[in-house]
Amino acid sequence: MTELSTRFNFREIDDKWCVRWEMENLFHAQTDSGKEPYTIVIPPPNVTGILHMGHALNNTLQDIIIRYKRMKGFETLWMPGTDHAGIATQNVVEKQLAKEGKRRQDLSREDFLKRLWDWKKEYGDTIIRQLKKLGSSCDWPRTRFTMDDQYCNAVKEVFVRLYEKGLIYRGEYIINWCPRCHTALSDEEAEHHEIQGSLYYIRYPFKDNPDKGLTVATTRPETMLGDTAVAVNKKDKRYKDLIGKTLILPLMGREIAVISDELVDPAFGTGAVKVTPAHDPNDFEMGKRHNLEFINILHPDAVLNDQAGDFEGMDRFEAREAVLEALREGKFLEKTEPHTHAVGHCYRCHTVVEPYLSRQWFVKMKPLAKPAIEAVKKGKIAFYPKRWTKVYMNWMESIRDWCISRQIWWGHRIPVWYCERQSCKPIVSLTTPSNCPQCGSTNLKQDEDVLDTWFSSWLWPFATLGWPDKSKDLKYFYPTASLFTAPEIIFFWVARMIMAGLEFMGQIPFSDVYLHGTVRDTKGRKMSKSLGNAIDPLEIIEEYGADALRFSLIINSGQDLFISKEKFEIGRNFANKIWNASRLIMMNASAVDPSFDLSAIKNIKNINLPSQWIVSRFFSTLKKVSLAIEQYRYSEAENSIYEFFWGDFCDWYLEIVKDQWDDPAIQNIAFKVLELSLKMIHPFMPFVTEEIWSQINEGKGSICHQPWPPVHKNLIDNAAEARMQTVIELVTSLRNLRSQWNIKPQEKIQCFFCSRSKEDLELLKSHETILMNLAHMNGLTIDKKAVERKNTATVIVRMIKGAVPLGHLINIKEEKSRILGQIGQQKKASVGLAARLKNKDFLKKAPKEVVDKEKARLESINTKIKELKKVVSCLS
RNA sequence: GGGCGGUUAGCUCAGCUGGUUAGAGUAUCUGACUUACAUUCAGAGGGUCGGAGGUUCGAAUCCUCCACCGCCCACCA
Repeated sequence: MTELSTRFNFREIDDKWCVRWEMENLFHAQTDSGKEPYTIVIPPPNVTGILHMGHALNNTLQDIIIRYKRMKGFETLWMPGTDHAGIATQNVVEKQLAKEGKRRQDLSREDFLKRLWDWKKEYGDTIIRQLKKLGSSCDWPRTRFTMDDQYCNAVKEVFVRLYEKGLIYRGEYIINWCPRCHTALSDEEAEHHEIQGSLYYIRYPFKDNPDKGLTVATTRPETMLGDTAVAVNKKDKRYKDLIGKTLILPLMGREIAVISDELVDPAFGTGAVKVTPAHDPNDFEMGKRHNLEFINILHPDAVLNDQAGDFEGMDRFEAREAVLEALREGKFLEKTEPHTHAVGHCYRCHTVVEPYLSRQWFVKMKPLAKPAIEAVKKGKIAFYPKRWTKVYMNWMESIRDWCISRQIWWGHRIPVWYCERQSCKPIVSLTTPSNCPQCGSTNLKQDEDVLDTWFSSWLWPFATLGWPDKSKDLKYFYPTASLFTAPEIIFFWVARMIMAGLEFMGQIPFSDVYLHGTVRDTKGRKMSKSLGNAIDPLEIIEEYGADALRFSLIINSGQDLFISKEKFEIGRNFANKIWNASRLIMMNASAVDPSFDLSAIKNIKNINLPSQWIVSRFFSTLKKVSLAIEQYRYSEAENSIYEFFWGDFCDWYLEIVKDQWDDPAIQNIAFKVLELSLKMIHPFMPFVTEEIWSQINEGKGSICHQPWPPVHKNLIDNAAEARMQTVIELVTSLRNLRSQWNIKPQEKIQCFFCSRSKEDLELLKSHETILMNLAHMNGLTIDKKAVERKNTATVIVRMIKGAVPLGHLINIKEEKSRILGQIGQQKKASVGLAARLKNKDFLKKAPKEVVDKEKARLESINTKIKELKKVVSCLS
C-alpha cells in the first residue's frame, strides 16, 4: 500500500476521478440493460455565463439522487445540456459589441449570430466543465443544447402542430415591451416592482366650456398625448350626465369624448380615467369596445414619435417631465400626489417595460392548461414541498395567452413565411416553402422574429430524447422521474413542461418536482455578481474541494441557504475525517478477509459490545439515510451520516478498538463498516469515497456502480445500543469529572463502581479496559454494594455509581456544592414529575404507556437523588 | 389588495402524527502535540422556542389574533 497523506488531497483527487469517470463513460445510460429506468433532465443552465452557487446546489441535489438510484440498480440517465437563453445571451453579446463601439445593427444578422455561436461555444463548454468538476454524473455524450439541429426540428414541429390545431395565432395586442432589449416579453418576463411614483391630476377642458373640465388621474402623464377618450362609470352620479360630452385634450388640442365603461372604479382617483388604447391594456380593451382610435406615440426605443406633437424625439421619461411642465404652464395640472404602485421591469435588463401595441404571435393556453391542472389534481405530479402545488394551481387556473414572438436574432426563427401579396395567408411550415400555395408567388419572406426561449425549453424532457422521432431513448427514458429547480421558474418552465408533455407526448414529463431554495449571503441578500456578494463555486472547489462544497451546501440548511465562506469548512473537515479514518483502518488491515460479511458477526464468539453496537448503528443510519433520500430530505440524510461516521464510528468505535487491531474480527468489522459507509456517503461525497474505495477494493470497479447496501434489520440491535449507551455515558461522566477537577490527562484516576443490577455489574466487568482507556484510569473496582468512602468525587449513570477517590486533588467543599447542584437539578425534575403523577386527570386521560414511563422516570430520579445525598453525607 | 413561508442558543439549522430536564454543528471559554486526523481530541457555558390568548391531563409542536422579516401574485388608471 502506498503511503497516504495525512490530509485529504482533494485538488489532485477530484481531477483524477473527473477524468477517469468520463474516460470510462461510467454514466452512460443504455436502453437495453433490462433495468428499470430512472431519468432526470438537468435544468439547462443559460449559456450567458458561468455557473453560480445556485447551480452548484441544484446540481448537487440531482447528483445525489441519481448516484443513489444508480447504486440502487436503476438504469439512470441524467441528461445534461444548456439553454440558448435568447434575450439574456443576446444582451451579453451586445454588451461585448458595445465595448468595440458597435451595435448589433452594424453587423449583418448572420455575422451577429456567428458571434453568438462563438459565445455559446465558449460558455457552454465552460459550464459543462464546471458541472463535471462538481462531480455531476451526467451522461455527457448525450449533452444537448436548445438550438441543436434536432432540437430546432422539435421546436418547429411544435409550432406547426399548435398552429394547425388553432392554438397559435397572430394578432395586434398590448404586450410588455422592453425598450432596451427592443422586444416583446411575455407577462411572466415582466417583473413587477413597487415604485414610489406620483399620481398626477390633469384637467381636460370641455369643448363648450373651456374654463371647466373633467379631471383625470394618471401615473404616466406622457401617455396623455395618445389619449382618445376619457372614461367614467355610468353608475357614478357625478359624471353620469357628462357621458357623450366632448373634451379638448390639452397640449394636443384633439377632441375626445367622454365614454362610459364598467372597468372604471369610481373610488379611485377622480373616478374619471384617461383612455390611451395604444399604451395600456385596460384602455386597449376599452378602445376595442368603443371603437376608439389607437394612437401609438412611441418608437420601439421609447422615444416619442411624430404622433407626440412638440414632444417628438424625447425619451419617455424626459417627455414625462416636459409634458408636466407644459400642463403646469397651461394650468391643466391640478395636483400631484405621492403614489406607490407596481411597475413592470424587464427580467433580463431591468428596464421599465412599456405596455405597447404591436403584432405578435400567441399561444392559446387555456386548452393546454386543463389537462395539466388535472394531472396535478390527481396526484400524478407532486410538488416538494407540497405548498408549491397551490402556487402552480393558482397560476394555471387564471392562465393567460402566451406571447411567444421576440424581436431579437438569437433563437428559433419563427417558421412562418409571408407572401408578397398581403392578402395571402401566412405559410406555416416545417421546411422553407418555395412558393405561395395560394398565389404561387416565389417571393416569400420568413418572419423576422424568433421564439421565446421558453418555447423551446418547455420541450426539454422529450426533445432531448429525440422527439418528434419515436426514438428508443424516448420510449425507454420518458417520462422522467424527478425535476429539481427553483420556485421562481414554476411558471416559466415547470408548468409549461407539464403542458407540453401532456400535449405532445400524452404523458406527464415527470412525477416529482422538488423546489429548492435560493442561495443568499449571510445578510439574506440574493447572491449576484452586481452586488459583489457572490461566492464562486469554483473558488470553493479550489479551496475546499468539490465534496466539501456539495456536503456543506446542504447540511444544516433551511429553505433558503445563507452562505458564507466559512460554511464550507464543515464539509472539508468531514472529508478529511473520512480520509483519516480510512487511513487508520487501512494501516491495520493485515488480516482482513475481503469476503467477510457483517451478518457473520452473529457467529463470532465473544463478539464485543462496541462491534455489535457499531454494526447496529450503521444499519439504523443506513435505513434513515435511504428513507431521507427518497423523501428529498437531504439535510437530514447528511446529518445522520455525519453523526454516525464522526460521532459513533470515529469518536467511539475506532477509539475503543485502537488497541485491539490484532483481533482479525475487529479488523474485519472496522473494514466492513468503513466500506459500507463509503457506499452510503458516496452520493453525497463522490470523490473522497471513490478514492478510498479504489484503494481498498482494487479491481472491483468504480464505487459508482456498487450496489446500495441492503438494510440488515436483524443486525439492528436496540439492546446492544442501549448497553453501549451506558458505557458511553459512564466515560463521558468520568471525563466530565476530570475536567471539573482539572485533572491532567497523564494523571490516572481510580474508580469504585457499584450497582444493584446484575447486568450492570456484568457490563462493567466486560468493559473494564474500555473504561480505563477512555477515562484514563489505572484502577477499577466493581462491587455489588457500595463501600462508602470519604472524600471521593462521584458519577452516577442510571443504577451505576462510581466513586473516584480524589482526596488530594479536590476541594471537598466544592465537590459538595457540585453534587448539591446536581441534586437540585434532579429535584426540579422530580417535583414536576411528581405533580404530574398526582394529577388525577393525567392518570385518567393520558395513555397508560405515558403514565408508566413517567412513573419509571420518577423512580429513577428519586433513586439518583438518594444516591447523591449519600455522597454528600460522605463529604465532610 | 390577495396568497405563501419564516421567527427555537451569538450564527446556521433539527425538533415529522402534541408526551423526559428543547437538540446538533459552528462561534465563545477551558484543557490537551493521546503516533488516523490540530481540517484533531476532551470538557463547559449559552435558549421563559417572536408576543398575547385559547384547546388539552400535557403545547416549541394544534387553533385564533398581533408583530416583525422574506417571497410570490394582482389591469385601481
